[in-house]
Amino acid sequence: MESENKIYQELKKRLTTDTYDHGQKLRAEVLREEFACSASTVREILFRLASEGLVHFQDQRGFRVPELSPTKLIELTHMRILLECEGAVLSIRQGGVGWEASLTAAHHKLSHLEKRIHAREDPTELVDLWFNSEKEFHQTLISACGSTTLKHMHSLIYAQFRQQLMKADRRFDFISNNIQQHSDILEAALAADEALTRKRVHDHLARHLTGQTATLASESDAE
Amino acid sequence: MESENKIYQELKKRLTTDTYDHGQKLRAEVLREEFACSASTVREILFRLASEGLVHFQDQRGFRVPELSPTKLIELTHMRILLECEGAVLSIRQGGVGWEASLTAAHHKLSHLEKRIHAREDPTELVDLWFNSEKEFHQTLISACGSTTLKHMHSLIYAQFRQQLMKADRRFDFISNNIQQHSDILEAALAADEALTRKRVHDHLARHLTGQTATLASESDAE
DNA sequence: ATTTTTAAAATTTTCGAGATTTTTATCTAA
DNA sequence: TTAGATAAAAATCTCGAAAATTTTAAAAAT
Repeated sequence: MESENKIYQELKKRLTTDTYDHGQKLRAEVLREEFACSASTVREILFRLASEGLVHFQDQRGFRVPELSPTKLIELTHMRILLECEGAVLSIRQGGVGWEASLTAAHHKLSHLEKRIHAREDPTELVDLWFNSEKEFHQTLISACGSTTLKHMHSLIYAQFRQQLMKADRRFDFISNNIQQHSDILEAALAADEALTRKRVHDHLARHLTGQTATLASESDAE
Repeated sequence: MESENKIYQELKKRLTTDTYDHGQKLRAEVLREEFACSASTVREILFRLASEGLVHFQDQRGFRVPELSPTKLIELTHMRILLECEGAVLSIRQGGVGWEASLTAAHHKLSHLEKRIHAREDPTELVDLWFNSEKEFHQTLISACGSTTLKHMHSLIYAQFRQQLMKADRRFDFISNNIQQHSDILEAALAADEALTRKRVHDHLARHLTGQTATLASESDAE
C-alpha cells in the first residue's frame, strides 16, 4: 500500500502535467509492467483517480485520459471562484497572524519565481515549479477557513482544473500578468477587506472564463 | 460490472440510511459472501465509496463506517448552502419554464408527503420516502444551473450530509417546520428573486448549524 | 465496392489462493 | 495485578491466471 500510494502520486502528477494525450487509453497491462505491480493494483488506483475526475472510466472499455473540454474548464473555474472566495473570507476572519505570515511567505516564493520566468526567453523549465507555487499560494489563501470539507473539495477541483488547463494552453499565456494580481489578492487579504478580496480572487481567475456567456451567480452581485 | 453497480447502489443506500452503526467495520469477507462476489470486487466498491467520503479507509486496517461528527455535519451544511444558493440563482437565470414546472412538481410531491407525515403519530415508514423527495426538490432547485461539475459536487456533499444527519438525529426532528420553508423557497425561486432565494435556502439549511460559532462567509453579507 | 458474418487477437473483469500485516489470546516476568 | 513478550487467529493485500467482453482482422455475401 505504501508503493500503491507512490504509484497513485506519480500517475496523478502525470495526469496533471500533460504527460499523456487527451483521450489516450491507459492500458492496465502497460502500467502494470511499468510500475511492476499486479493488474488489480493498477485497477484500484485508476478507479480512485476516476472518482476524482482525473481519469475517465467506461465499463468493459477501460480507462482513458479525459478529453479536453472548454466547457469543463469554465465550470471548474466557476467552482474555484466560489470555493476560494468563500475560503479566503473565512480565513480572513479566523486566520490570525499565523495565516497572514504563511500567505506572505507563499506569495514571496511565487513572486520570486514569476520574476524569474518573466526574465527568461523560454520559461518551460520553470513552469512546473510555478504551478506548484501557484497551487501553494491558493491553498494557503483558504487554509485557515476552518473547513476540511471545503479544502478537500477545492483540491479535487484544482487538480481537474490544472489537468484541463495544461492541455488547453501549452504556451502558458495565463502565467503573464499574474504578478500584479497575486500581489493584489495578498494586499486585500492582509487588509482584511472581504469584499475586495472576493473581487480580486474573482478577477484573477476570471481570465479562464473567456468565450462563454454564462456568468457566475455571485459575479454580478459583487459589482 | 452490471452487478458491481448494483452492489455499489445497495451499499450506498445502506450507508445513507442508518443500516450500519458508525465506526462499524465493513469486513470484505462478510460482504463478499452476502453479495456473492469476489473479495476484489468488494474492495473496488469500498474504495469508490471511500473516495466519495461515505466510507473510511485505513491502510492495512480495512474499511469502516465513518464516525459521527458534529463538525463534519456543519461543514457539509456550509457547503450545501454555498452550492445550493449558487445553483439556485443560476437556475433562476437560465432555467426557464421547464425548470419552473419541474420545481413546482417536485415541491408538490414533497409537500404532499410532509402533510401525511404531520398527520401521523409514527412517521417512521414515511421517512425514507421523505428523504428521497426532499433530495429531489433540492436537486431540482439547482438542476438548471448549467454546470455538471456543480451538480456533481452537490451530490457528493448531499450524500455525506445525509449519512451524518441520519445518525445524528434518529428522531427526525428536522422534518418539522419544513412545509413552510420549502414553500418559501419555491415562491422566491418562481418570483426570480435571487437575493430572497439565497436567504431562504440559507435559512432553511441553517437549522443544522446549531452549536457552532463559525458562520458562513456569505451569511453576514446577505443580511 | 459495400455490408454482413465469422474468426482471431487483445483487453478487461472476476476470482481464489498465497503472502503480509494486524488483531486477539495466552503466557511470562516484574 | 499489571506490563510486556510470544504465539495463534483473523483479517487485509497482492498477485497471476481463468473467464468474459470488446476490438481488430479476414472471409463471405449482397
